[in-house]
Amino acid sequence: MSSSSTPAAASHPPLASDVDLLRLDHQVCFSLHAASRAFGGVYRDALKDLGLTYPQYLVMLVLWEHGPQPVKVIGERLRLDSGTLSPLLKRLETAGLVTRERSAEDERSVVVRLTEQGSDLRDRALPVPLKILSATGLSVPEVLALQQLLGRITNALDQAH
Amino acid sequence: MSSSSTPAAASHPPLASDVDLLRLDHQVCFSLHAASRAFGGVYRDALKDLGLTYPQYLVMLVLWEHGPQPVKVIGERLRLDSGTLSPLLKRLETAGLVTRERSAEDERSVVVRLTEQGSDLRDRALPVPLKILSATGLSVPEVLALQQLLGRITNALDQAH
DNA sequence: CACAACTAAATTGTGCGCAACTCAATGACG
DNA sequence: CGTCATTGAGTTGCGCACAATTTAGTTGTG
Repeated sequence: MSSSSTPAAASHPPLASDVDLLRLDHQVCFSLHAASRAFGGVYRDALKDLGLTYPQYLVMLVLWEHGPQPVKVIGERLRLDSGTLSPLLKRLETAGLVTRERSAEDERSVVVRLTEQGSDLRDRALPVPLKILSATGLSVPEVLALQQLLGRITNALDQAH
Repeated sequence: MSSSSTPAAASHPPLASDVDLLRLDHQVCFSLHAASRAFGGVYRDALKDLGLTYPQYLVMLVLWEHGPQPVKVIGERLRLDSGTLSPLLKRLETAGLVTRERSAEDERSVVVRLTEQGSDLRDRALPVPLKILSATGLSVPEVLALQQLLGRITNALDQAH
């Protein structure tokens, strides 16, 4: 708890006051919020050619990697519910990238499947990650460390929620 | 750039393929996206009592910290444009937390000011940051490091954008 | 078999984020 | 002084996120 390296908030005795925390908090929540939106902006640029939004890209990644799967599974992988996925998938269907059909075994379930066009789009998506990586200015090890830290936080937050 | 400390992704020869990157990318963008939403969930809980959403809370933080200021300045601090702020501020005004009035010197500018009620809300917001911090399961130094890293990334991404 | 509990999608409503645009006020320049 | 570019807010439109609800299909139990 030495205060010599952090000039800000250094004018206080041992115990951090609520006021300090309110300022710290400002920076933590804000920096994550801002980073998330900054990523959104760069992805938006990179995905414009493909005609995909960022969340749509996430869904396509899941489909490219794991093949046909029900909406529920996609939702579990991306932690998104049907309220978000249903309209999103409808847009992907309208764009001709996926099909949606009721499962035969369980009529409640809707299986999402890539169309030929959807599969082909993968080739054009290949250069995207490198663009993003270079835009972050991070090294690969740094990215991995960040990933790990974020994963830890997400799990902790999900449990608290 | 030795990779001995990071066992993951160590099974590859020098050059990572596009396919690898596509999977890596999946995890990077997704983990940030997920972390951001996980934070949103916890803040939602913590702010429910105050009747604030997470972005509204950010605006209130700025007002508590810096006092009355034009919409433009709030937007600069939070990197939000009028398209987001105008309706948000209107909701805060309807809730009786802020007032909005045209500046006398520059009639284009609208100054946002806390009401008595808005100022008072600060006391009830004080315990929020500690709740969030403990929900993350991170130590204060870890939070500071994360903050710094995210700041670096955001700057880099904003430049690329 | 009938009925209750549960599950998967979809729908509805609210709010955020952002691009594109409008409008009024300001400032710069000839 | 008049004109034109710029600036600050606001509006519109679209898509995402999420809570709450609805609908239809499934499963469990008496």
